Amino acid sequence: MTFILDPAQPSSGQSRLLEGLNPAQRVAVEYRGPALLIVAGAGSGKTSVLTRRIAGLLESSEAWPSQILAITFTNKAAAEMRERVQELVGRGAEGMWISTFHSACVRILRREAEHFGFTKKFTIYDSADSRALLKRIIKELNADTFGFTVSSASGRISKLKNELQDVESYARGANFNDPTEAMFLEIFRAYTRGLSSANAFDFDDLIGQTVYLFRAFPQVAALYQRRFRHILVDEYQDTNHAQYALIRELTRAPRTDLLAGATGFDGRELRDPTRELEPASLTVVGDSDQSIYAFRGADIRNIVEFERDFSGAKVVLLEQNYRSTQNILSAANAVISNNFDRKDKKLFTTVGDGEKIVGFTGYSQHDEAQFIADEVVTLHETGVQYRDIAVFYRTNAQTRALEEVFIRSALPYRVLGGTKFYERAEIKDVMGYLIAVANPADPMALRRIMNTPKRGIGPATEAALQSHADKSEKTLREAMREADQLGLGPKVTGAILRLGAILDEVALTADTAPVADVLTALLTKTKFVEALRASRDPQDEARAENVEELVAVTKEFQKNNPEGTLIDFLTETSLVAAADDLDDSSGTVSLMTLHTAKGLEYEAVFLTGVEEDLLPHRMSAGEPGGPAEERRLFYVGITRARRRLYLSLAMTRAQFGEVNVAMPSRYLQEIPADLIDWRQSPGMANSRGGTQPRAINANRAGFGAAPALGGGSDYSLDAGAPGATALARAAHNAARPKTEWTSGVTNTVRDNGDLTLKPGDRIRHLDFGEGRVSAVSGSGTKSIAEVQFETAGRKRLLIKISPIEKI
DNA sequence: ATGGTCAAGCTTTTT
DNA sequence: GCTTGACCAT
Repeated sequence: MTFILDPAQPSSGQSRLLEGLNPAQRVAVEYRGPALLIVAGAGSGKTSVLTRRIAGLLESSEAWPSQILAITFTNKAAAEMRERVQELVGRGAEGMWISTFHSACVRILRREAEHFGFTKKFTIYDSADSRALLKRIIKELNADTFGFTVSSASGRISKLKNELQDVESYARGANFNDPTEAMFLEIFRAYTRGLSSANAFDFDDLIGQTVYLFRAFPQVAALYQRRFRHILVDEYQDTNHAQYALIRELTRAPRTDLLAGATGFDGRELRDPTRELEPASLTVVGDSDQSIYAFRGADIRNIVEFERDFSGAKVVLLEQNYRSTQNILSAANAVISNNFDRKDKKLFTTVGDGEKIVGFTGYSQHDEAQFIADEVVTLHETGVQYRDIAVFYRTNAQTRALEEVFIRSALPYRVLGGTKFYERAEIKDVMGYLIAVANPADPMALRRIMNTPKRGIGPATEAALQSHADKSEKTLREAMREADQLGLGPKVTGAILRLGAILDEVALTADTAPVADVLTALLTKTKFVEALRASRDPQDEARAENVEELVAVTKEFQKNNPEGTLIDFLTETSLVAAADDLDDSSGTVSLMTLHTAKGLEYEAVFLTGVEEDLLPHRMSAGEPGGPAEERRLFYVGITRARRRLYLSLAMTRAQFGEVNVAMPSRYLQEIPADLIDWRQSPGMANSRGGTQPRAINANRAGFGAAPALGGGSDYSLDAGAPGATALARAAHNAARPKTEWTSGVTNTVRDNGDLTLKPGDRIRHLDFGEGRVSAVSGSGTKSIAEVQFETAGRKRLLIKISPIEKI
């Protein structure tokens, strides 16, 4: 948000920080008191307000940088905030803690882990790691016969941990007569034991154990309570109970009686440790309309009941929007007003109505994707940069069709989230080596690398090692060193000892050597990359490249963190989020889920798959508060757009490889019809490729199969809502061969070898029919033809793979 | 121990 | 339409 002022033109002191702010924003920057809640609607300039508030505290010498703790939702947001505070106050910003809940907790835990049976080299289990651990446990306990799956168990454990429950407290309330519950307790216990014996925390532990640490060791808590004088929390509506408890602990008055003789953060004794201090001041920023993480334990009550929780809290409301046009805001307001249990709040702007929202209904997901690709081309031609365009969807599975069409149209794009770099198998393998070196207690990492690359150590051998470890109460790693006592074959024994020796040897240098050197040593000694390159599997070549890429990442890390240790590197990589690697300015369209989109903004936004069962998602229908949360998600998506918003859906959508009829989302009717300009409405799409709007006497209850929410008085989309008749027709059509949908775009791809085209050539395209090439750009496999089709309009095609022929 | 084939189940959203 | 797990042949 660069609208407010240019920091390069400072006037003086506080007044400079208030320049360009509206009255509510000024209050939010200037208010001083124990607790402040800033209710910040979408696009209301909250980051500006937060950074100026921090800058104000620093400039007026009310706080040292080290006394400020600012918590954001993603590392990206943290980096941005740090940068913007720096712009305002320069080097005076050094020493602040600006980080996510998770990073802040890791920092605290690394310092204090030894208080409660962990070492500072603990590893962090990401969801995949903890699932792998649970999988072993469920198998060992035969818990699947009780109906437990990895995801059900992990979900339940996560929920409990977010409520600050542990095995003991859960056991106290458990009903042991219920065998299922007894079994769950077993799983929970084994899981907890597995983590602590591996010297590891899972994501939820990072928060929960920090709270436990503060509660069990008041003298530790007092240290942090005394240090942090100003705590600021962004996205407060998405905090869960554990995070709330953490904030509560940090904002208690420090017990100075516990601090005499304590050492501070620089290792020296504290200056006047017994000086009485007020509790830290707390500022939270949030918007309950943007709460979209209830499924992860976020508790909207944290923000709703803030005033009750922190007595004397001041509340400031920011409603003026500086991001979007009025049409976009009106749509957003109309949608969100259907959530009944909210404080009414209406976003407004002074920038004017802007363009109408564009609606489009494709015949299939590929048709929908093609529309988006065509519009992206048009936008780009009218001067919108690719980087200012984003495509949102509800589920990651929706990326496929979009990617296919983007590739065929030779549009530059990137997918945020989804299968992340660090989730790739080969990367996890290599990380496993690093973890095994850094934290020898962790058996999960060891199991992962034991036979990667293949060295003849199979499941039977691994089980023998494990049972030896169990018997002699040693770690798996220690058992490996004694492999010669197990009576295994000479070949296997040799392989185990060799691996153990490599790990031991590299571990000697791990505390001091640069991470890149540690990694290279491991890769060389294990011949990891050679093994991949020697493989017959063509994908292994790409995997080898990914591993090389990781080596580059470690070098980059060392450049940015000259003092960084292996542990630091592992911490950083386990806490990277989808939105974090977003910043680069390369000109690409961004594809992401609606969840990932939170906190971001784009000139043009495509919100795709606006269909029943997708948005709201089928899975949310049964959950209490599900449809309302999905509506907030839709709202978040809409409010990301600055000037152009596109809503699109498809008449049919393939899931699990099967084609199903899709119906318009109930949320579409909640947008006043005059705000949407339908290029192809659901009604038009239903009349089989015709271009005339079709008047249908809609049976309203049939629309989207949704209950007529909000009375449903005037929700006709411009062509009339498709009623039961149309839906029946759609169902009928879907049962027939797909060829009947003549204007549907398929995902056909072919290899055209070295077909070349030049302007003036006539071609026939499988989906678009005949057309004339108007321009050709790029070269080799990347050459792109711009083709004017007779009926389908103008398209960009990647020549090598398009289903075309010269005529 | 490994590598292949086949059926089953699967997809909400993420620090 | 893709990944995972079970099973079997080497």
